[in-house]
Amino acid sequence: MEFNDKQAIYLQIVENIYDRILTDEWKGDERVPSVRDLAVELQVNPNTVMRAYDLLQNKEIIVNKRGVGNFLGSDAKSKIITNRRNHFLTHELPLLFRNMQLLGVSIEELSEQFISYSQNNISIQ
Amino acid sequence: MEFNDKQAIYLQIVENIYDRILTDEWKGDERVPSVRDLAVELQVNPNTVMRAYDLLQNKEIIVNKRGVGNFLGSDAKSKIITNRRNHFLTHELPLLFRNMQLLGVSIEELSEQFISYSQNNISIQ
Amino acid sequence: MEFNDKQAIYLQIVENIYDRILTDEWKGDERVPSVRDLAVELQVNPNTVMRAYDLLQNKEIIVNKRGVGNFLGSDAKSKIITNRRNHFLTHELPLLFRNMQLLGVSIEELSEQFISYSQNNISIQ
Amino acid sequence: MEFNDKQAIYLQIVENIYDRILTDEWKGDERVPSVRDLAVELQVNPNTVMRAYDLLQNKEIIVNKRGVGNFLGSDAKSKIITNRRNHFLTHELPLLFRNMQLLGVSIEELSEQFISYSQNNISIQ
DNA sequence: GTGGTCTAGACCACC
DNA sequence: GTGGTCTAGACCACA
Repeated sequence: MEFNDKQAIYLQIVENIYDRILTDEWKGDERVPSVRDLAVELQVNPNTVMRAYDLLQNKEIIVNKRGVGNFLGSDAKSKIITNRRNHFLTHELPLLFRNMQLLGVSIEELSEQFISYSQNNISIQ
Repeated sequence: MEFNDKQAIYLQIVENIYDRILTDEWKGDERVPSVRDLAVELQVNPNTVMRAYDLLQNKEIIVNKRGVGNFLGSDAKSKIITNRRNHFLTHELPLLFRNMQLLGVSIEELSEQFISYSQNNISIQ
Repeated sequence: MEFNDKQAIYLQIVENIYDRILTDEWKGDERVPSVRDLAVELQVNPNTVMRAYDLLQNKEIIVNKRGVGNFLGSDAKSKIITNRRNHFLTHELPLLFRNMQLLGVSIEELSEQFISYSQNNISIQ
Repeated sequence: MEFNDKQAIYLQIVENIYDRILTDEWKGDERVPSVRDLAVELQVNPNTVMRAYDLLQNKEIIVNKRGVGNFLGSDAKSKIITNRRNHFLTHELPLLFRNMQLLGVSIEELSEQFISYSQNNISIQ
């Protein structure tokens, strides 16, 4: 995984995990990879993964069973969707619209782009 | 001006200046406020404004005339628009679309929102 | 290190770092000294070193790994050489030649000087 | 005249005046332009020209006759040549040679460049 | 008046 | 440990 410099790595990992859950790569109430395994996969310091897991535990997206490992919370996926959707509608959309106006991008232009995007990405991976 | 603490103040100042230029609050090739004046206006240390101006000088958005002050570069506005538009189309849109799909927001829904947004914000300020 | 006061210290540090890279004192894609360490070595304030590193990061001579340190960019040396060589050929040489003519220094005279210089400085350090 | 940002304008004016004297644009012990006239010609603040003239007066390159104007010192040209030549030989040449070695520019290469330069600039203007 | 540089010292997030 | 940010305050050159 490639990391961006503008955001803390552990936050980027959190986002990445959200994506994995939303795309059902991690699903149900299965066990998630151990801190060490994920650290190896992502090529980062285990402390950094730990921090991401910490944050997810606080939000009850994952739950820890001592000595066994971390597991997806039962309603993890729906919780993420609800949160993100709210954030999307109340924070991101106004910003998006303002940008569109400042940059002169019309809603029609955007729709077209969306359609062509959708055709190239029928299923989300 | 209120500052968020997820991003460095000087970067927020830069963004704020971009906005001022895009909305023609600062325009043409006029002189921009002196470091000290802007620092007073924004209630920050002059060094912090200086750092923002430094970055803008690097991007040739503003140019310095020794002992006189800083001036908007001739094509400052178009330069900002071009950069932002490119970034918007190549980076933000794909992310947006992906999010819409993951969160189940349709393009029609978004269009409606946009229309109601536009009606409440007829002119950009 | 002794600093001249006709040029900002941080710029002299940048030049000094270029020299260290060109002479392979810093090489490969190794880690460069931490801001604090170099500040101690050069007897300046860490902020001053920081500013030099900032500039070098902008030019992608060094790259930062969060929480770890700064590293030489992979092609740092060749990048410096290319830039300097271009500047030398297009800017410095014409000035040099003009000066030689104005001051009545012949190319033969210069060659002689160069040869005697070379004999006294067989290896660059 | 175009000014570089790396050096104070008044110093660039001094250099420019040296050039005018060396190329005999200003010669003998004639009167040199008034501060105001030169300021208009160079499009700078008269104070800035004043500062350049001050420096030249200190070096006795020009002399002031109260109420009349500034005149070239009798041996202005030879004084400049001597100074520059010394500086050139003791300071610039070693730097040049070091650069040539670091950048891999040979003396033969430089000679060729010089010859082609000379052919295109038979008389100095 | 203008910007630019430097210091000292603090605090923070990150790995 | 690492870099990054910010402040306060000083001094300077320049126009």
